[in-house]
Amino acid sequence: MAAPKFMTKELTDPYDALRTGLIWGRWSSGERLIPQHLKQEFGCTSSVLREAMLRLAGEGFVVSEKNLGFRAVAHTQETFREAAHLRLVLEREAVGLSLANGDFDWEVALSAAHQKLAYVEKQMMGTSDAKQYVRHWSLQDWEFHSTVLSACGSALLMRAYKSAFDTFRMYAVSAYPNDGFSQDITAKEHLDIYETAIARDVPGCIAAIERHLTLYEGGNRTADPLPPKFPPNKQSTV
Amino acid sequence: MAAPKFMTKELTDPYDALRTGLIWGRWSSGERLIPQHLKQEFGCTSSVLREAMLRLAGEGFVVSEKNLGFRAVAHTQETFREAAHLRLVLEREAVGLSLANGDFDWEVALSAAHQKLAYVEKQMMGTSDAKQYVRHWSLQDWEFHSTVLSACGSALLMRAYKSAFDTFRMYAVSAYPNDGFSQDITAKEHLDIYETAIARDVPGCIAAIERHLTLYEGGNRTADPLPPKFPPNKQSTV
DNA sequence: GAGTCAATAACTTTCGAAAGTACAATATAT
DNA sequence: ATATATTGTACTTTCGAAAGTTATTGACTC
Repeated sequence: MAAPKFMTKELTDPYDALRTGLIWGRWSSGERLIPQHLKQEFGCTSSVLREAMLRLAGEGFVVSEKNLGFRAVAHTQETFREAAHLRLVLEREAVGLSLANGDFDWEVALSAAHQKLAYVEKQMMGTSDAKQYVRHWSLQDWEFHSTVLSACGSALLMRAYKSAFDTFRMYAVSAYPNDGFSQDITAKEHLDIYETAIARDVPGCIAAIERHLTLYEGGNRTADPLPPKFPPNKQSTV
Repeated sequence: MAAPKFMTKELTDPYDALRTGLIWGRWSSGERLIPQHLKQEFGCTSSVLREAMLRLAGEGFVVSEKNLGFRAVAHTQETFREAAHLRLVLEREAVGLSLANGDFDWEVALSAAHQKLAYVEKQMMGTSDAKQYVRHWSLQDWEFHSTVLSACGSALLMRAYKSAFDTFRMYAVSAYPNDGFSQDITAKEHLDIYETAIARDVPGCIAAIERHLTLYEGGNRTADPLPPKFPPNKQSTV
């Protein structure tokens, strides 16, 4: 008789594992993803991996060309800039709506999300080895930012934002030694976003988000920022 | 011996056929997509259809739940509003960049795209049966709008825009008798966008695009518009 | 030594069958 | 009669092998 089900069953399904792996740099930019070679690692057959890759191709995390299989999407400094920019565009729009619509429950959820994020950031600032916290920090970072926008009232906008956020994270991981976490600045920036959000200060919150994100757009968070490719928005207030 | 290859070979691959079918209302909102039942129609096996559906699930055109197969994504008045809104957000941002960066070749391409679009719109206005032109019109509509934004310099932004545009089209098809084409207004609106774009009048072009799109946001293009759920953007010009 | 060409190897895609799961209809018990 | 098993059916998912495509190797030519 075979081993009982609870022992053989995998904890995470290949799709999630693959997606997480892509975001966290398990494969390098443009690297081939060969189902046959990965089946051991993921504990499933190549067909299942192929299915997961097809889904991820639709999401834009892998690219596929007919009869040439799948590759991890290629990142460059430029694509990272684009991801930061797209994230900014969506965040800027959603935050205006969310701050207008957010109710009491939203405030409570936002407060909780910020506290959790602040807690892990405090831990990371007190240690020399921040790397070990990064995965957890990233999750809290997502929870915080998505909660800020969660009252915007558009599921489609939130879906697009999640996609942009994850793409941004993937590129940040490949571009920065600490995967986008920066000892000195991040916590203060998140606090600014939180406080302006609670105060329903839309221009202030947008400004805080822009400070938080435009540092990345320059291409390197810790060094002198490059001149931004996408200039601050000067659009009309029609 | 079997029939020669060029006779048996399908003209369009199942992925494209399925995607087009979803956009043009081949299946109704939330309808189940059963590979076994569709294999005849698409001339392939159920596995190939399954693969196409997985890709489309990643893109958001179909939804899938474990062990429950695939369904066409459900549309409501609300999701249509959201699609129009997302399209507007992306278009507003991209047009500013594109008008700043567009070179001579871009102007030429834009002029050509507008002429082709104006031609088919003229044809449609002269006939009582506009429906037969709609597919072609939609293609030219896409070519025009994407050309306007094509010089924005961000491949990721363009990718997101295409996704939003196609989603918008899908909902428009389900919401309007003429799939989003409106006899009297559309041509004039496109002309406004074209002229302001060529004149590099960013605020004017954004205003023209907003006029073009906010009519849909109300929920019904021809009747009195409902109060828009997403109010005109009052965000700061930081 | 560079450039073809054929042969081989490696991988991708397609396929149909087997295993697994959800839903509906019928039977059994309380 | 209502609730709970039981069986049957339809579909989904997984699988491994067959067919098709691309890349690589090595022999041969110039």
